[in-house]
Amino acid sequence: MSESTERSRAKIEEAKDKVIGAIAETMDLYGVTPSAANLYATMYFKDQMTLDEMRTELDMSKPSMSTSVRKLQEIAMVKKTFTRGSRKHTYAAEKNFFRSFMVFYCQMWEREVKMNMEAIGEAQEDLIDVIKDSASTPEIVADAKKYYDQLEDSKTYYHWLDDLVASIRSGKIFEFLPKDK
Amino acid sequence: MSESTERSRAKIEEAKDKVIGAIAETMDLYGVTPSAANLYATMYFKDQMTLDEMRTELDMSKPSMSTSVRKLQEIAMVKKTFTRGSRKHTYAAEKNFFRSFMVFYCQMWEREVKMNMEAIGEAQEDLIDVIKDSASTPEIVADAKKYYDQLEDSKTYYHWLDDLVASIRSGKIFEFLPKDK
DNA sequence: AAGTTTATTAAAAATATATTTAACGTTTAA
DNA sequence: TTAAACGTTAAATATATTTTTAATAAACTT
Repeated sequence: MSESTERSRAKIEEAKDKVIGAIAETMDLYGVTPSAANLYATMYFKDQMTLDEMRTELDMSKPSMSTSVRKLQEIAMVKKTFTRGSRKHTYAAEKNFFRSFMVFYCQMWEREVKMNMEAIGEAQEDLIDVIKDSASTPEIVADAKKYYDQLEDSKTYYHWLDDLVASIRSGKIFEFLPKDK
Repeated sequence: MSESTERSRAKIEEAKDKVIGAIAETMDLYGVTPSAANLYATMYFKDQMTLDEMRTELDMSKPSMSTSVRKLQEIAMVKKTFTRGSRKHTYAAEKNFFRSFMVFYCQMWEREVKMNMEAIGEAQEDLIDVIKDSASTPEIVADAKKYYDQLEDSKTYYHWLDDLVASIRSGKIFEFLPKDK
């Protein structure tokens, strides 16, 4: 290989590394460890990879790659690919950021809505009990009402978040905010 | 205090605790530690708190409260309040979830867009150099072009994310997705 | 069916993060 | 101007997380 060829190859690698670094650095937002982030960013420029290739590329142990891949699969940033002939499992990075965005945030926001709405429901039941309890003093009733109203008010947000999730899932959001402009 | 009054008070606390638990549990999404999450959730039901009150309420050290408060301030979930007369600093939780949502995600997404777009810009410059380099073999040029196109393609997403941020900041998103329904 | 390759689980080690205690600096009140 | 109150920083401790090495399990080959 000529020297200039080598230089060109190195320059391509350098270019990729800049992007890999940036992607990895911003991926803390997705709640993954730096090494999982690094792995995803590396896979972003590959067609597909086996655990052994990952391990070689990142110079880490195989179990470590295995856990990182699993974590990335959970948030749909990596999917298993079927490769005929090879006994090794192969994995590919989700390269469509819109899909990653959708899966990750919808998953997280739905969890947030579900958990909090459930808790709010139960809490409001308790508060109603207190409000209706004839033994409660006016001061206590006022207190219970205050919290009840605060919770009731917060539901507006969770409903909105649910709507946001629905509009992302259905793709309707792209009518409002087109992908291309 | 009568026994039934005591029972009512306890029931109100129980109701609050259910919500505090749920809020704290889902706050990992916002990248804060469990204790910061716990603190925020506790403050959600208070008008305002001093560091000493926090420390008493959560049974933790004052420096710990200090760090948690700072972290929560960074993502605008807590703000300092001015309290005439008191030497102690007072802090209040942001109780409007729409505002927390806006500040947090806009901040994060803008950072993501900025970092990645900068890296993409630099990487594409490198790749153009390689493509234009007369010493590059056709194979290398093809490779560089492939990565260039992949990066170019990904910009669509970052532009969209930027638009999303803008529509949240301006409030225009609420024309598409109203708060009340 | 025995042996090999691959992935995962378990235990141990290493590392990073969170928390506390102690010290410091600043402000306020006496 | 001294002492107390308050918040923060620094160092040390405790805790949690990540990573590895070693062991196990599963799948395939011969």
